[in-house]
Amino acid sequence: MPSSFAAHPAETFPAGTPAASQVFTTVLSQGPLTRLELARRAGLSAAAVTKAVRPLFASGYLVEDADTEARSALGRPANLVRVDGGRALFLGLKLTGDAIFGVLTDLRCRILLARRVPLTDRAAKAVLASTAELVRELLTEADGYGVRVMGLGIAVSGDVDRGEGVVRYSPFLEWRDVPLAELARAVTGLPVTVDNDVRALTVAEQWFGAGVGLSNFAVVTVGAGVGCGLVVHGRVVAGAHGVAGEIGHVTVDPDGPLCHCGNRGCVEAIAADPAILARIRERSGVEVADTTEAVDLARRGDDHAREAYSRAGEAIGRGIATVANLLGPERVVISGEGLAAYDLFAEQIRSAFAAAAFGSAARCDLQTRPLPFEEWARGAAATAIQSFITEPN
Amino acid sequence: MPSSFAAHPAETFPAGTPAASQVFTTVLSQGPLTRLELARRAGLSAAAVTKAVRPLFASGYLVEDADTEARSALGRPANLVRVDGGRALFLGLKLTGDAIFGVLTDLRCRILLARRVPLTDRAAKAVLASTAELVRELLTEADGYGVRVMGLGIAVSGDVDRGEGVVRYSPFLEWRDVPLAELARAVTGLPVTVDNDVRALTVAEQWFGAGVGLSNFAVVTVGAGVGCGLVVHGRVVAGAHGVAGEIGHVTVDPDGPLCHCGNRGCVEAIAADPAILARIRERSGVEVADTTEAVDLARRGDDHAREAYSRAGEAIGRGIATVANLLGPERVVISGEGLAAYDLFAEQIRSAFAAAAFGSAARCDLQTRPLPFEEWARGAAATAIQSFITEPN
DNA sequence: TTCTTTCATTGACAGCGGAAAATAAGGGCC
DNA sequence: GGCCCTTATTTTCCGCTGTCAATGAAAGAA
Repeated sequence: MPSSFAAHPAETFPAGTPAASQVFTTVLSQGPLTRLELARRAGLSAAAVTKAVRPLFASGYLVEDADTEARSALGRPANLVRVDGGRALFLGLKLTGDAIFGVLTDLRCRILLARRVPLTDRAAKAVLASTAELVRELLTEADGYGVRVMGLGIAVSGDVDRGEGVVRYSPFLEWRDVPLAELARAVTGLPVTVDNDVRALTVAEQWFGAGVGLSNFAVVTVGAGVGCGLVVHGRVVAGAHGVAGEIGHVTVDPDGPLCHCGNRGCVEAIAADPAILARIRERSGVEVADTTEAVDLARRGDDHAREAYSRAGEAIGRGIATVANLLGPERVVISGEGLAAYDLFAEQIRSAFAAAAFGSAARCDLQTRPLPFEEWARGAAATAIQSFITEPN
Repeated sequence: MPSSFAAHPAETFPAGTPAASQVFTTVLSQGPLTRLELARRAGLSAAAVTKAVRPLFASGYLVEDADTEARSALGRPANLVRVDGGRALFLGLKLTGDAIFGVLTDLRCRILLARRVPLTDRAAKAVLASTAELVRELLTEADGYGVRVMGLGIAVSGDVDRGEGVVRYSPFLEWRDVPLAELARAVTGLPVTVDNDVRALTVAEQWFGAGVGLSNFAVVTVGAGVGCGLVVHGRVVAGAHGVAGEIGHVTVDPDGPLCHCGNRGCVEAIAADPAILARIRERSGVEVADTTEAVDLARRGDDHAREAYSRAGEAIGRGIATVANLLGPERVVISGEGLAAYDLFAEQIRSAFAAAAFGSAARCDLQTRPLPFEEWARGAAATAIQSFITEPN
């Protein structure tokens, strides 16, 4: 048995029947609900709900509120059932080439604490050591809550096999076939879930964000790259070969700039942060150091900068239209660090989307959500929560 | 009660439990299987399979073969379970603006008979009258088999709500909100399933074709238009607003020819039959009457015709790559009447796909299947078979 | 024949979820 | 305050499904 510094041994979730687990998930994401409403949403009888929630109350995962208000005038007042977020804690980590971001969340995936440690060596061994240290630190902080940390989620960009817990290929870390879940479990003693970063973010939206209650939606992230997580038939799409949601490599302009994938005019080659900087440089000759500067320039009215953002918005809008035309999602959530500059391309995203969406695909609801960087780590925590609830260990 | 000329009253399928229905579906699409193998594939115990198949044997939907060969050397020989295709008949219709295609199939969706009636009036009432006549004719023929016709499937291009049995909008027929399932049931007396034509074809591939056993694949049709049916997580994608799989309106070249959707350079504006004819005309000045002539021209080496097909192949390949990048299907089946000219653009499809597919999305298996026009009607029959089995009436 | 192996069925049983009846908890009304 | 009405929740009972373990079946091998 490898050394472990987890404060406590794992305690399993009383998952019970699949129906019970679905009941819990419904309460978790759809907020406090009466038992009757819960029965309706989970497609069960009231009696089944009563039975399903009993062990969950007994173990403290669910608690009951007096229904303060908004109750029907007549009849017995309903009691609201809700998840006790404080009943369990989780850790989420996002690995990048430069740093590890970590958060401590409660069971409702609310961030209690965020940390960042820089990364100098990208070799798996070094990253694992930093991971272990960050986890140790977060666990120490977690001790103050007097509640156990029940799982650790790790999000990595690239081709990740969540089922096996293996990072097949990560371009930024330059990893191939690293069995990260097993390695991290060994050094932390926690149950570990490993997933692709965009899919992890999508899980967070599905359970705790703008995707709650939807069985068909997409999350588009804009920042250093352009990514997309898809939920179809209520499940996150993973792709047969580990690749899915590559909206960044949808072609927008065959004569456009060269993309690192070898093609021209990919969304990412136009709308990702480096592409925008390159565009400004190319057109104005001005060397722009970073995104903040580019945004400043554009906000101050610089034509070249504005054009670069406008062009990016158009590319994103077209990419989203492509997703909408193919999958007909109910909603697309646009997010990512790039959204800090949302005012500079919002209009272009919407108009390009409206122009390129076919028929009633245009009825898709476009939403935007700012994405502070720790949200990526929160996505990882969401996968850990999901595993905790749905995978009885 | 409206008049009905269905030969016999409906007899329901002994669907039993969901598991039983899944067992039947497995046998239906995965051919003859031993009970043990069946248990494995359906994720059940052998005992459960024994119980599930009993009523199906009793009602004649399943029959047993002596396991002729390929049996393990040792132990009791297994018996093969298979669906008795002759146990039930189905009708499938495909409505176009010009004609109705109809087929009579058996329970295994094998075409027994195909018919076509021309259509002069596209009004719902007139189409319904022609439909009734064609169905009557097919039912008469079906009488010769001494087996009941258990359902009718109708495939229509456009926005179709299968659940409600309503054609929301059909551009070729110029229909809006026609409750076709109810209307057709009234005049034929048969249970009716109505679905979008490409989705119907996709169901046929999923249950009886190249998609058997796959939970993530796509069907791309090339012909008068370019369409796409998607199966994700084992289910056909319908889209939140009835639109999905619009690969035809994925942009390939923003400076390309104008598409009827209002955008430029859609796949359909480059690769559909009329687009190819237009391209040849535009470049060579030669007026090409129809697709046959265009194919002849290209096969005889005419440069303009060859270029038009080559360009079409490239557009299709790019469109497929977009689907592969977004969904990571295991396989894409390329089909449609346009495939008669497959030799003229096969190479371009493959190379454009390979160039534009990102990472391991390129591992997707591209298959081609010729598509005689009656296959569209067969797709409709497949939806009727699906409804018969999964929707206990 | 008898044993071994593999396939298939049977019967006892446990668990889940549904229906209906019972119980709980208000408010309104007299 | 007691009774009635309404709505929420629980209890009780019951059927159904699928599993487990044991048994039966049908070869070939010894």
